[in-house]
Amino acid sequence: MFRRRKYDRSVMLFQGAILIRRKSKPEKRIRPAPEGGKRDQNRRERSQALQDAALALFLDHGVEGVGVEAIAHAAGLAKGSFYNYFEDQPALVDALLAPARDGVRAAFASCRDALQAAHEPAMAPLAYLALAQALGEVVKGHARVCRLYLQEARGPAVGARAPLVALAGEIAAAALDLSREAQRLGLLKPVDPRVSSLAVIGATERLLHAHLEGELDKDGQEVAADLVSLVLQGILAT
Amino acid sequence: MFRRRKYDRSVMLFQGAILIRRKSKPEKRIRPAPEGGKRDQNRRERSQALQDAALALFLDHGVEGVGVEAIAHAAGLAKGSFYNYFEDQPALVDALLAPARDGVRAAFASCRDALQAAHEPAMAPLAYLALAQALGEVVKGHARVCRLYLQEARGPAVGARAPLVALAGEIAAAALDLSREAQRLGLLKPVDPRVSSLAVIGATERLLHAHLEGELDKDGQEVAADLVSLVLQGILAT
Amino acid sequence: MFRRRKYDRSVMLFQGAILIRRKSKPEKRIRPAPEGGKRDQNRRERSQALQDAALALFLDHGVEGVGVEAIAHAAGLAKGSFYNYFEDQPALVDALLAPARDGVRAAFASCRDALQAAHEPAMAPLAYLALAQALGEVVKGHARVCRLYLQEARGPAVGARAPLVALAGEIAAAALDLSREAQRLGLLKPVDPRVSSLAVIGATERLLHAHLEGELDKDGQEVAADLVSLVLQGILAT
Amino acid sequence: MFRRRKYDRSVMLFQGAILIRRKSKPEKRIRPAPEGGKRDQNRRERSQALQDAALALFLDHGVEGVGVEAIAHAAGLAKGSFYNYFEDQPALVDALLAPARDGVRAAFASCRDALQAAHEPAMAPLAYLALAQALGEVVKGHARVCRLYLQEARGPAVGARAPLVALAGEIAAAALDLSREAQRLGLLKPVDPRVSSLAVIGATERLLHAHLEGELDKDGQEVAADLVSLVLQGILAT
DNA sequence: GATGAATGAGCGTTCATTCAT
DNA sequence: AATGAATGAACGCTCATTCAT
Repeated sequence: MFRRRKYDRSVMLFQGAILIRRKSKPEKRIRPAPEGGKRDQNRRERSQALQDAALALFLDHGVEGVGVEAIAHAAGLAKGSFYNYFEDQPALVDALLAPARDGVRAAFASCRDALQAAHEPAMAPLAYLALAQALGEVVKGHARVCRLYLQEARGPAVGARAPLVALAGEIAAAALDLSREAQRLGLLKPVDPRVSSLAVIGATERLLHAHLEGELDKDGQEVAADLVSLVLQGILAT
Repeated sequence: MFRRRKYDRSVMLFQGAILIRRKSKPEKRIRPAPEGGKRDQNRRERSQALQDAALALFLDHGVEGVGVEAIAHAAGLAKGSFYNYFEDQPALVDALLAPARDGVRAAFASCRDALQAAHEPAMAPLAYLALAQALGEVVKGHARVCRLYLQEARGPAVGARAPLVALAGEIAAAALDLSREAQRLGLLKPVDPRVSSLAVIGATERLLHAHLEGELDKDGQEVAADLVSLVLQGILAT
Repeated sequence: MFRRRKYDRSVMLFQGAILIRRKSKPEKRIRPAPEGGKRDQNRRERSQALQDAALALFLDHGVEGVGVEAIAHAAGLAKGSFYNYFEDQPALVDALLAPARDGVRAAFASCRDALQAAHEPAMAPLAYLALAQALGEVVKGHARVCRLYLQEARGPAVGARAPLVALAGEIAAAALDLSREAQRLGLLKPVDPRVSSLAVIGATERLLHAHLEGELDKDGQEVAADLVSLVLQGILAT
Repeated sequence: MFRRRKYDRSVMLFQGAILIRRKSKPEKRIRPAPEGGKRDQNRRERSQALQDAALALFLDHGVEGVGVEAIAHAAGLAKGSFYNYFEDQPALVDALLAPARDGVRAAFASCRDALQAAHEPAMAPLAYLALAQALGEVVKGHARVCRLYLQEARGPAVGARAPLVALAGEIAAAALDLSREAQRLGLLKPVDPRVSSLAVIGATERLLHAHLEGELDKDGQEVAADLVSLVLQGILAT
């Protein structure tokens, strides 16, 4: 049998002799029928079903706790069929994450642009408000993916968790950028921007987590308003 | 690794149906010689070695990414010996977490007590300061366990992660209590105490995470001071 | 689940960020109890049983046609136990081949030595006779392994077949060496030594194959004698 | 690849017991339009493309190491289309082998005829020369198929390898016939004809293998001449 | 006829846990 | 008490073959 696994380095040294190990690889193409017909329709549906099933299972059992077979069956497919849609599990997680990630990136990017275009400091806060707005939209539009992100984004970037951890890094970096900019504009008090940006991220994510888990029975708008107030003016009674 | 046998094997998800089984066992005796002599000494050392090794591996690969054999070998023991010291992996995690958890509980408890004993509102802030102090000590004394907690405490309470997630719940509840009390005392602005407590926890944990991961090259004291300032007065320049 | 396979390159580029993937690896030690006691006894027996079972199956179905489970079961073990004895399938094949390979190497080496030590050409044929003798002993002592070699040594050096193909290369090289030496001594007619060495190898292996497959009902000695006659004097009636 | 479904799934080896099952099928029609028109032309081209692609892959990875998908893609077809041209992988191998096999058969047959028609012994050697000539033509005309044969013809007649092994048997039998006849005619020295025929086959095939693998940088004619000299007069200097 | 998705058995390998030594 | 072999379920992944489009 031996359908080799560990050995697929194309060159292997054996007993002093060099043996070339050649591999064939059928070059699996994902999504090769981009028409609008029935095939394409089916493909989209199934792919979506897989993503939905995976998301639900991930939220319940953690990314590391769900196998390909469970996902495929939950989506009404056989195990092997999974690989017609995603190269492997990390690819699925990545696909799952992609739209939200794009939204987040766009939000930060446009905030950066708005800041650069702002001719007077008075305009800057608007940019930040717009950012909050845009991020709020992302959260509303991808609530379950956000829950997944909040669940898995910490910890070592291992296996299927890698894309989530990578996004966390991106967000921290982008927030730091904006914090620096805000400070340069004199909007913030002179604390280390790394500290302030991470504090804001932490507070936001923790509240978002509780909100999405349904632990807060409040409307998201109210929570957001409270959070903004806390962030801007602090917790103390005045 | 923790691909759960005794635990989740009994839970099988298939096509939406959940089957639960459970079976009992002849009660393995862990630690039957609790003298203070040489035997007990050895036992403690080995157990500690296992915990240390496990902690290091968990931090690098995530709790789900480390198997019993790896832990045992890293501690200089054979795989089978692991089970002479811990019933299974979650038990190890629990033992690992215990001291820090006790510290956290004690800190919150004494803060609660101090608040109740405070005869005048002016004393209250001191209780909170003492809490921060005590928690800081816990963090300093159990830095690596704290990192583990921060890495794994979110997400579903599955397998070895369960005790960590449970602690997160405890902390949230205790913080909410204190927030309510502080608000009752008129110390806080009238935001929902669930929101303010979670926001503070989130900010704190995120900064702690970055600090313990070495992403901030600052001294912990400075970070803490900045954080307190942010929490109390907010981020805005005054 | 995701117990990663393809991803175990310790460094992975993801979305422009570099993520370090760390692996734990329990460092499986093969054969760690080299006492003479019961454990060692058992280990030797089981290991031998695995090799015997594997050899029988390989001969019947080809190396590529036999899986780990079949081998383990034929040896009276569970599938997973296989990996307590051999790191993987190629390792088993290598272990299977090792004694015969050592014998072959020793035979060629001592022939080379004898040739170098021969002070007069008249001694040289004795060295070749001794080589034939020694190789004959190897064949007698490892008949089934020789059959395996003859079955699998051609074709691409893929997977578990690699050590067999490598040995074939060694043999061809050694035979060429000896052929060159014989020619230098004036023993052979002036044909290209690559041709004569391969011709002899080919004739020998083919006859050996038939002999070991039981297709010739003759005694091995007779076959060998006929072969020597053919090789030395050719096929023609004189 | 060829992890046999229709064939060997029916043979299951378990703990020494052999279970055989077999089932019939609705008779898939391969090649139902045998006109000479455009359709047939296309069909031939595609079929040839599949054979060419398969041959190249087989030579690189071994027959067992190549799957249907790889072949089809290399031929510019989709996986499923393979089965419009060949019932399965062994059928392809058989088709691949057919022309060379026919050539070999014809060569042996005509040699047999020539021998029978020879009225005096002096004519016999010519028949053998003609055989060598004819076989040489086959090799030249089907070099890659010959390489495949040499790679795979030993070993158990399993799966896709079966036709190759069968041809090897045919050749051995035919050569034995001729050897017997030659001996009857007093052309050969009185060695066992089974031995002499196999020795000649073995020497020839081994040299052919080396030649076709490019390991000998000599012209084929020279190699052949050397081989003939060796076979007829032996290796010794005279 | 061409395509590629669906299926599910099969494979190599890992691992928690038990148990003989 | 320590060891490491035994077990067998799981997992990620592949592939021959069938079948809807």
